[in-house]
Amino acid sequence: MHVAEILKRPLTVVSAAPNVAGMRVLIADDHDLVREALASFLKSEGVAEIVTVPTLDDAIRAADESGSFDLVLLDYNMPGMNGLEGLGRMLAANDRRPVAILSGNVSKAIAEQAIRAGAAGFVPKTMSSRSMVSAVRFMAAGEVYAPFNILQQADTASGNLSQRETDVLRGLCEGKSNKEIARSLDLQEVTIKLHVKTLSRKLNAKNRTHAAMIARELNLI
Amino acid sequence: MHVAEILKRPLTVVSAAPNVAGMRVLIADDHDLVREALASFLKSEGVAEIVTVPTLDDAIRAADESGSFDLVLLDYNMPGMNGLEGLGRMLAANDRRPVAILSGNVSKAIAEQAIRAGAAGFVPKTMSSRSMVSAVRFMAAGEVYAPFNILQQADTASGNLSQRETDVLRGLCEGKSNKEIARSLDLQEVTIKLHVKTLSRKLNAKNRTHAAMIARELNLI
DNA sequence: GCGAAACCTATACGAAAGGATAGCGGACTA
DNA sequence: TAGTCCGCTATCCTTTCGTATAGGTTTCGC
Repeated sequence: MHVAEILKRPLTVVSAAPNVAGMRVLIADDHDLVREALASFLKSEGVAEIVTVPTLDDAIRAADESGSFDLVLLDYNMPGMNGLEGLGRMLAANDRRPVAILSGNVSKAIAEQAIRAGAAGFVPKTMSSRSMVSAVRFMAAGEVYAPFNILQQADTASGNLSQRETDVLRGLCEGKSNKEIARSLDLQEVTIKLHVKTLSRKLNAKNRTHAAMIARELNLI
Repeated sequence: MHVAEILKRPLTVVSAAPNVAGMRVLIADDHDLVREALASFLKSEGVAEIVTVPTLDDAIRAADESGSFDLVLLDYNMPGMNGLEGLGRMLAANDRRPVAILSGNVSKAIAEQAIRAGAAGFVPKTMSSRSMVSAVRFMAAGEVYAPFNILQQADTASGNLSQRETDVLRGLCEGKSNKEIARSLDLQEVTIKLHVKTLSRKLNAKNRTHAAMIARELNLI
């Protein structure tokens, strides 16, 4: 997926929040340190209300109880998220208003998937607080944010994998046998073998275990 | 390993740094946000000099050029660290003075290994800045710090693995075949098979791939 | 010295994975 | 419409894995 394609994604700006002053922001991260840091930086920028929570469930509850936020920042690795499933739940809880993914690992794969899944942006924790504040402002205004350098990353492997191959790879990462993967995808075992072989070649993996580890390493799943 | 055993580790207090005022602290983390947050919190506590760097190599260079620090905080997941190997290098560069491990994942396994390897402590990022500051002060004074609740975690798996099993597990995580692992450990293939079986049982893994993924998940390697 | 535990080896067999080759049908395009 | 790419299936064969059973050694504490 190229930058152009990402930007083609239809934007539904439910409500613009141009000035930082009146903004309500929800930060969900299980790292106390990160929560405090983000909150204090945004506070010093004049964000009106900042709510911080340590889990996805708390985040959803917060949106349910106190109404939707101008922007929600969700940590990718956080209790309850499992992958991007949590993103969908949070989007629903926030009335489809901007929800962005915060992540410790800079991964093009995750960034692309997140934005495809409706995220308002992808914010790596390797960013400085200054850039972070800019991104927050940008996303709260209804724009889609993703660091340019991440999108520029070479497609080492991810983009090359077909949908089926990705499905099979997910099965590998769960430690399933070919037979089990075949059953869950309603395919024949031989087909799975073929996919495992081709996907391993694409990832430069020696075998299924190696492929699974590489997938983990690159955050392909 | 129990708390008592950890505390039995001989402490070599090269130089005590009782008052925070004159302290020099080095923070190495590839997350800009975390660096800035830690630095600002410690600064507000009156730490005299704080140096922050984004990689292990930069950290070692900093210690080489400007002399050893009263405390070094090393992110476990950071370019150049690979596991606890970086800890050893940093300890050498810092004249064996306190070096602590900072980690995003709360893992008893890592905490134990780190302290066994000579770390001044294990600080999870889930800690609040207040606790973090206390821990920093504690470790800079030559004490060994580890959150009690982490050490209390059940030995789901880690402690149960023998040395050999850990070696084999490392091979699994590199995607090696039994034969390759056998060669690298100078053992017979059958022996590796045995270890893979027992280690998989201990980890509740269905097969080698599953075992490798679980090991990654729990940061056993 | 004895038991316990961790470690290593051997043989053997069924299950699973890996690899090669070939054929089929749908989709997309020149 | 023919060519081509892609995904799925099939057959065949070799290698590797997983498991079981049956030993053996060393090390440690009691």
